[in-house]
Amino acid sequence: MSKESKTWDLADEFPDTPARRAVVSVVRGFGAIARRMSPHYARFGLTPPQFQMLTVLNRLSGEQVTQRRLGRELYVSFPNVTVMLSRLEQANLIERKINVVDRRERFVSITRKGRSLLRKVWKEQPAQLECVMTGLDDSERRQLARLMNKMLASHTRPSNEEV
Amino acid sequence: MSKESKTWDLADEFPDTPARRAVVSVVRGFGAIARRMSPHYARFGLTPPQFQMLTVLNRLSGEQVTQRRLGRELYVSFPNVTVMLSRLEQANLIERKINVVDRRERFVSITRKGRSLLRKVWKEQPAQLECVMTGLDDSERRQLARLMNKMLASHTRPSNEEV
DNA sequence: CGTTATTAGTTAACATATAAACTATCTCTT
DNA sequence: AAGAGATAGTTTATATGTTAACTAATAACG
Repeated sequence: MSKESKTWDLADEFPDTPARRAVVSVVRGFGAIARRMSPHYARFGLTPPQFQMLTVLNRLSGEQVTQRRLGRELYVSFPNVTVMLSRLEQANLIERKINVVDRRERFVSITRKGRSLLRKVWKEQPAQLECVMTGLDDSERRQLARLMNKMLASHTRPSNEEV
Repeated sequence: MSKESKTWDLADEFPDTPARRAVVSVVRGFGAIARRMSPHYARFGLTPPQFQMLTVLNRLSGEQVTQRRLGRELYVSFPNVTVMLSRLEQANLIERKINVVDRRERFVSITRKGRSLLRKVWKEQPAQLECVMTGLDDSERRQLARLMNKMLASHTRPSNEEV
């Protein structure tokens, strides 16, 4: 009966719409990506969220980045930012300095050690991504990205870097 | 310069391949889906993983389901299954019964209360999925699912129901 | 049979995630 | 300038997730 997806079925009691098929496939796809990438980061002593944090801090270096800003960039709660940064600070991968103009704020920056670690990860990264996306050719990968971004565009994303 | 994706940029120091675009878009798409669906489940007192657990238990009802089986189905570690089931058991949504033939095993099943809760969630589910996938028409949704499933097919998935 | 292996599940230690309540600081209004 | 309110960050409580170390029960075989 089913033309595609013999590997698993959706034997439930609510309707099998294209929307459902799409959501389920994205959730499974993300799971597969996470399972492949997580050991890659672990080889450098990083968790995936820690890698994300360092990546964002590297991209924003030069700016005065508050912890709230980081939470918005990463779609992560502010308490979680606090805890994650504490660990990264302990590992000397990031620094926090109090803003003397507004002593509530703390500016976060990546250290030289953090940047150096990031470069090591990046050297392996393209091979990892290639491995994850085996199964799709470049044209299909572009098509996939196009569709996902079109979906994302419909979700007005309130928290973003430009104010 | 960039033809697509004005919303965000990948200003880093490793190459911007189609594979990277695809992976980033899937990760972001999953994030968007999670942010939309999580409050939906919360309205019924469930977390997303708890909903997944109940869904699988419902699908497998009639079979004698061990906790290891659940871990494999959900791609979740066995200790995590223990903890999650303890909470669901406390809420009377699932039951655990020791297998008298092999007293190491415990068969897990969804309770009537669990099934009834699941039905309530399902009633709202199609509207939620529709909302998440606004932005794509049905043809695009099918295309997206097709591409994701093709990607998934290349990841030989060792842990599955048929032994 | 009895020692050894393996298997199912749990516990412990830790990282990530949230919401809610708290502290410290600044801003705004009068 | 004083008090009300807002803002940045932390702490607390709880849920999810991992790996490693443990318990209890079964299986293997000598």
